[in-house]
Amino acid sequence: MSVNKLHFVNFSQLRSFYAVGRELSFTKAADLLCIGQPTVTTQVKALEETYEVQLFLRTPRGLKLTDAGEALLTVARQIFSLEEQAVGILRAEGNQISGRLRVGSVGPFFVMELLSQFHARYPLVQVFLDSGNSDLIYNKLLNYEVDLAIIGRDYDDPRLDLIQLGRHEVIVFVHREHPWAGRQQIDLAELDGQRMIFRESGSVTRQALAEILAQHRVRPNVLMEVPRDAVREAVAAGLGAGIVSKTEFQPDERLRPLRIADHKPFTESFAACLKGRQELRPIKAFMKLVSELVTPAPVQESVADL
DNA sequence: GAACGTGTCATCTCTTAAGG
DNA sequence: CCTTAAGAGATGACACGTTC
Repeated sequence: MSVNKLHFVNFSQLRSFYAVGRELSFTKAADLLCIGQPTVTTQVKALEETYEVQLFLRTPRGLKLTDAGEALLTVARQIFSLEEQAVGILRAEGNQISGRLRVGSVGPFFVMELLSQFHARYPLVQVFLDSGNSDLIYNKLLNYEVDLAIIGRDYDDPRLDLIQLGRHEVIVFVHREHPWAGRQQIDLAELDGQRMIFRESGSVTRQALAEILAQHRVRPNVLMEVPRDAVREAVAAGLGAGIVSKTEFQPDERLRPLRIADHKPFTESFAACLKGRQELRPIKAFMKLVSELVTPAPVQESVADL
């Protein structure tokens, strides 16, 4: 085994490993790479033999990544993400920006206006949107699974380049048959003992309300913790009151929104990218657009108001 | 001496076929 | 569905000759 073989990774082999790691199938990986399946097998095996490390567990029930495989997949994801950006740079025609931009967002609501304007300005950039709670999107950003993140907290992370988008009031909403349905607002204390549907942990909306509830020793009866869309359906089914960022509340005949009159919990939203990647063209273009759209004055509602 | 073109050889990558 | 083996084609490294 030569020194070079240990010091310089064979990209063809790494590419095959990356495809297998993502698909957890040699056959699907081969289809993805437009090569024969035996080739993929050979490449991955060569990688394992060169470095004397097992990357996959071959079980009768299918493939599974080993710990080393998981670690390598994370790095490979970063490498091939940068490769995509390199291709984007090479393909760029003059000042026209092209390529792929993967955006992770805490919800579709904040980001749609931004994406609409981004598309109008850079029509050759293909945008892929991923959604989830802030913690999920934050981790995807760190793992290079998304290029840009629209998240609900700044994480105080020096690796991030952040632009604040806005502050968003957190409101309560109930079923139209609920005793509160005819009201415009409630007091925080009224939530004490109230049956409620909470967002899952990791949600900044949940955290914003939970902090104020704890400060004022208000203890609602939390029936369940579910994802955003499931909150709406649970409330619509009459299971209890839900909470939502005001900008995310979608008019629904079954539901009635209520402000919290005496306290105004709020969430924030930020556009974020990794500092090491902020010069990559589609990312730079998106952050530039965001900075142009955000007004320096204190923001009350949403990016839609910008 | 530098740049370029050509030929040779080793290595890599791929495919097909066969088998577990 | 995955692995292995055999063989074909592509590619890269290197040496050598030619031209300016």
